[in-house]
Amino acid sequence: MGATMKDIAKRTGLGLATISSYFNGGNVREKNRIKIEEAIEELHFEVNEVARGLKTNRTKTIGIIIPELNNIFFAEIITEAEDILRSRGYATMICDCRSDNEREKEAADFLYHRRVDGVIVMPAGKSGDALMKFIRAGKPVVMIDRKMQDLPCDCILVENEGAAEDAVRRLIDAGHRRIGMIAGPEDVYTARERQRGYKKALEENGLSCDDSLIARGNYTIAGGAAAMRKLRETNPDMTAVFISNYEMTVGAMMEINDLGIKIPEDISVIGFDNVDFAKASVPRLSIVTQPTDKIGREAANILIEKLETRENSVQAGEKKPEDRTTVTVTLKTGFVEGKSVRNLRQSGCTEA
Amino acid sequence: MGATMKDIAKRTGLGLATISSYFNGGNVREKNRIKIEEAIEELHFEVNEVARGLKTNRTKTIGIIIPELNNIFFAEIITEAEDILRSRGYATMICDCRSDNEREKEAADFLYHRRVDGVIVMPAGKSGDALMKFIRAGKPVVMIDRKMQDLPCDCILVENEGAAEDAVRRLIDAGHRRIGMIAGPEDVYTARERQRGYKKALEENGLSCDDSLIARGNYTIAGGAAAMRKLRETNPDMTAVFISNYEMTVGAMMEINDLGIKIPEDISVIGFDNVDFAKASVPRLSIVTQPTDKIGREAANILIEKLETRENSVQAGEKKPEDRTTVTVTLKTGFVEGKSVRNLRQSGCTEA
DNA sequence: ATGAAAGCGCTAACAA
DNA sequence: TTGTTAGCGCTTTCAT
Repeated sequence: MGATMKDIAKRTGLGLATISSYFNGGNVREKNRIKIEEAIEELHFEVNEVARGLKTNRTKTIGIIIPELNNIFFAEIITEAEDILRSRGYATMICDCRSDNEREKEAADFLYHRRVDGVIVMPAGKSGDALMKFIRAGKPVVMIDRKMQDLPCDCILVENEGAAEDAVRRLIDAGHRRIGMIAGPEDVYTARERQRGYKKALEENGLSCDDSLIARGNYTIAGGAAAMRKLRETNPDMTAVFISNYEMTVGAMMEINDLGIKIPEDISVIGFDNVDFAKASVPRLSIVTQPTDKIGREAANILIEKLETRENSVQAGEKKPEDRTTVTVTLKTGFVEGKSVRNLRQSGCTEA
Repeated sequence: MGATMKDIAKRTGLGLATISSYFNGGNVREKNRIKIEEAIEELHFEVNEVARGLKTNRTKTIGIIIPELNNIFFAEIITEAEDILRSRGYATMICDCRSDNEREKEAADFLYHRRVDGVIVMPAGKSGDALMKFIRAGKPVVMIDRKMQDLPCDCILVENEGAAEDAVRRLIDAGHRRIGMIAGPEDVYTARERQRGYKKALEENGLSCDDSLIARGNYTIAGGAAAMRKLRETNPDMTAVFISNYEMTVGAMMEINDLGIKIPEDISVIGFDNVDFAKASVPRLSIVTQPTDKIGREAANILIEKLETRENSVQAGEKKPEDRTTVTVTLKTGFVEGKSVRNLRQSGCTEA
């Protein structure tokens, strides 16, 4: 099919090593460089990354494990990360796990088998064991949106607790006292963090934290809708609700829609994550936003950094990969103000 | 690092070819099979796909070129395709082009260079030349959502024209006469098809097709919003609007939101693509839906089919790859009824 | 700076 | 059925 370095060698009368050296930033005499470049042009030569990978044991490929590709939050992160990785010559293999623990393990195994150079993981479940294989093999792992105690890897987090606290405080400041929360699954890191922020805001303002005001919605649209319904039933006096991820925000809006409740007259709402959705809602939703672009960028950059400096540290006879120092980056969240929060302190005015 | 077939050979006392044969479905004596399996177990052996790829010239990797990963329509398709491909042992390399022609070409080159076995393309622009390289190399290309005259490859389409026609007819049946359309870019296949459907519906019902009723919104949220504004300005008498993709639907909703117009009292709306968004809207939106799961499934299956039967046809000394027969699958769209269409024939009743 | 040669882990042709 | 052997296209010593 394609031409090989051998062909280039023959064509130029040079040795194989010289050609290889040319492609790897080695020194080649000006004269020969030109010859080589001519040959490349004429033969349409492209380095065979597969052969190179076999020899160097580096595939220039990064694995990405993600709970749902079909989820804007994750999709935005990946878009950014993939962009950066590709611009540095790394291909990206994406595995969608459909939020399933079993699939997540399979994905990790699959990528390990494919010998990716490193992975970016947004874990749904407990794929710790499978991921540990990468660490042991000295392959960098960057975890997003979650921290796992027993997995020594870099992490990119956002200030979940602070973001939730801030959102709830806004509701309190607007005069709300009976504030519901639609929380995520108890076994998900971000869900716990956000719930903690909710509680903290209440406590700091001397409000009791009534458990019946927290409904769990497992981060899905259906879950958000069900949680909303339950909250309304058990707490007719609830005047505001904080919803802690995007899918559940959509679900809650559907339910509010079905119930015929008016925002913000009947209930004040602060949602999560998707600015476009928030702006298209009637009325515009106030939401917490996450810096998806930065997350993706950080993840890619940290990974590349590790990848490109690894050789040095490894050949320096460094400590076991398990003990390598890791970084945890925590990014700030944002807040986009809509018209979905009613200010109870003024006479029926609506303002966030 | 990992064990190799050589290690297995030594451990079992068998020859290399036997081990290889074992992994490739060859016949191995029961006795030896057990020995091999024991060795695999003990040595944690995994076939090195890279080495295999070098030898067989097949990477078991599929490239996917997509305008925007951050777009539910495409994300859903990919989720499905990736799932099927991975279950058959194929890895998926995704390239997001951010709807940019140049990036699209780069992506195709990148994937070609990475020697993927085939590609699934959702083209934004005219990457025809770059894709032609795959065809010439005998590598299957499956195109989604678009047809290119000069590129002999399989296509998965949906009935764009029919879907638009049906949507507009619903508006006509509800008594609307001044029906606007927010159309996509003129150089995009689906946009042209949908516009044709709109016109057809009008013509078949004896309605004149006023060009000022068509606003172009380049398939983005901002474009949809701008187009909506323009339509309202130039056509104060417009009673209904058909929006021809998801992003523009969101944008139009934002604008309607800003303008303080009421659906369906002031204007009837039929949007596109995202059921969840439609249900979360107030009132629920009527929309055209596309069978994203089927599209992804078809694409993956067709690709695999070509991949697994290629050897036969090729070694049968078949015609040039350029002339290979291609398939075009056209899938039906759906319609989800909301409450966003007002029936002008009854007294102010709202029904789609 | 360049060339010769070995070998990365695998498959496949051929022999046995 | 199994073993021997020759590469796939590249990188990388080691000489020169």
